[in-house]
Amino acid sequence: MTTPATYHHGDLRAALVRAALELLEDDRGADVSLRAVARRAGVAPSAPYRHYADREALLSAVAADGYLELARTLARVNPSPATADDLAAVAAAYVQFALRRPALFRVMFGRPCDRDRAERVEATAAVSAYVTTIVTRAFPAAPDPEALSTAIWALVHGLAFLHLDGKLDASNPRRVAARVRAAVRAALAAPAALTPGIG
Amino acid sequence: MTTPATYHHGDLRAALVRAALELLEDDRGADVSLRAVARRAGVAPSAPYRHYADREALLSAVAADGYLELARTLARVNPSPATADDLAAVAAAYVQFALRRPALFRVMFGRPCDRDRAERVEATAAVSAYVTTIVTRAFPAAPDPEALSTAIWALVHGLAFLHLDGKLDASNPRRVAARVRAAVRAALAAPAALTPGIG
DNA sequence: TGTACATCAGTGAACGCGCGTTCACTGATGTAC
DNA sequence: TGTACATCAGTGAACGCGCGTTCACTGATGTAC
Repeated sequence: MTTPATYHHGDLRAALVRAALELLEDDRGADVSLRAVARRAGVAPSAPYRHYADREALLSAVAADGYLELARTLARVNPSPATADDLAAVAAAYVQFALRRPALFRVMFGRPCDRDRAERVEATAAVSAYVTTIVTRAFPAAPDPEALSTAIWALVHGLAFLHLDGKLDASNPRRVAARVRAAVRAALAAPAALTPGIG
Repeated sequence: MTTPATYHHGDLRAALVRAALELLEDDRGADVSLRAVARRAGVAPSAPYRHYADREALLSAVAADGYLELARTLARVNPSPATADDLAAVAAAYVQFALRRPALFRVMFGRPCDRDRAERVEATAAVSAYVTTIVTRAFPAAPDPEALSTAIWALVHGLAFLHLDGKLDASNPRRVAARVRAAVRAALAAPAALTPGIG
C-alpha cells in the first residue's frame, strides 16, 4: 500500500531534508536556499517542487525533523527529570544542542511559525507540552505551573539565543554548561524571602 | 571644528540610520537591504558607501541606536527597579519593545555580534551591565548575583523571542504582559523548598 | 569682495551573483491486457 | 510471459528579480589668495 522506498532517485523527499540538514550543519550562518539543497542532493533545481510546494514547505519539514531530534537529545540526558538539578542538566543539553547546530536551531525557532503548516504547529505544541510535563514533575506544588513552565522554557531558550548571538561568550562549551546550570539554579532558588515586594 | 550639520544632503550618515529604522518599522519581517535604505533616503545606491564601509557597518549603527532606545524605554518604566514586581514591569517593557519593533529587535539581537564593531560590543556590554545593576539592587543578598542576572536577562530575552517567533501567542498585548509578569514572578518565587534536589 | 581652485558628497551605470519559481520535456517505472 | 500504454519523478533552460559593491564622473561647497 505504501509507496516503495525507491523510485527514480530513491526517496528524494527524505533526501532533500537530509541534504538541507547537512547544509545547515556546514554553513554555520548562511540560510539554505532551495537551489543549494537541490544541488547537494544532486538533483535539478526544480526537482524539489515534486515533493514540496515551495521553499517554506521544505524548511518546515526540516524544522519538524529538528524538533524530533531535540526531543530525542533531551530525553537521552534524562527521560524524566525530577529535581531542579535534573532540570539544569536538561537545560544545558538544550543550549548545547543550539550551539552544536546553530543553523538548524534558527530554522526551528528563529522565525515566525507558519500557522498553516500543521507539522510545525504540532511540533511546537509538543515541545511546549514536554516542558510542562517535566516542570510539573520537578515542581509538583508550584502555585502556577503554567507560568513556571513558561518561565523555565523562556530561561533556557533565552540562554540558547544569547549564546548563539554572541551576547554571552560561547567559546568554551564547559563554561557554557556551567553558566546554564548556575543560571537555572539561581532562578529557581531566588532568595525571594530576602526582598520586599514579594509576599 | 565639528563638520556642519548639513552638506550636500544634510546629514546623510544619520539620515541613513533613520531610513533603516523606518524600514524596519514597516517591513515587519523582511531584512533591510542597503539599496532599500538608500532608496528610502532618496539617494543613489552607492551613496551610503561614503559613510559606511558596507551593509554590516550600517546595520551595526542601527543596532547601536536600537540599544539606546531600548535602554531609554526601560528606564522610562522604572529607572531603578528595586523589587521583584518592579523587575517584572521592566521585563514586560522589554518584551513589549521586541513585539512593537520586531525587525529592529532582530537586527539588535538576532544575529551573531560582530566582535570587530566596537559600537555594538560596547552596546551589548552596556545592556548586560544594566541588567546586572538592577538585579543586584533587587536581590542584594543573592548568593550568585552574576548567575541570577544572567538568568533574568535570559528569561526575559527568551520570552521576547518565543513571542516574536510565534511559539507563544503574541496576539493580545495585555495577555503577553500578564504572561511575562507571571513568568518572572514564578521563576523568582519558585518553591525551591518543596522539592528534593535543592539544598 | 571676487576669483581660481581643491575637496569630496552624491550620481548613475555597470559588474556578476544566486535566488525562487515556471514550463515543456523526457525517460524510467509500474500496470493492464 | 510479452507488449502497449499511462504515469509521474526528475531535467534543463528560462523568467524576472533585487542584491552588494565598484567605478569614473559631476557639481555643490568651502577655502586661499
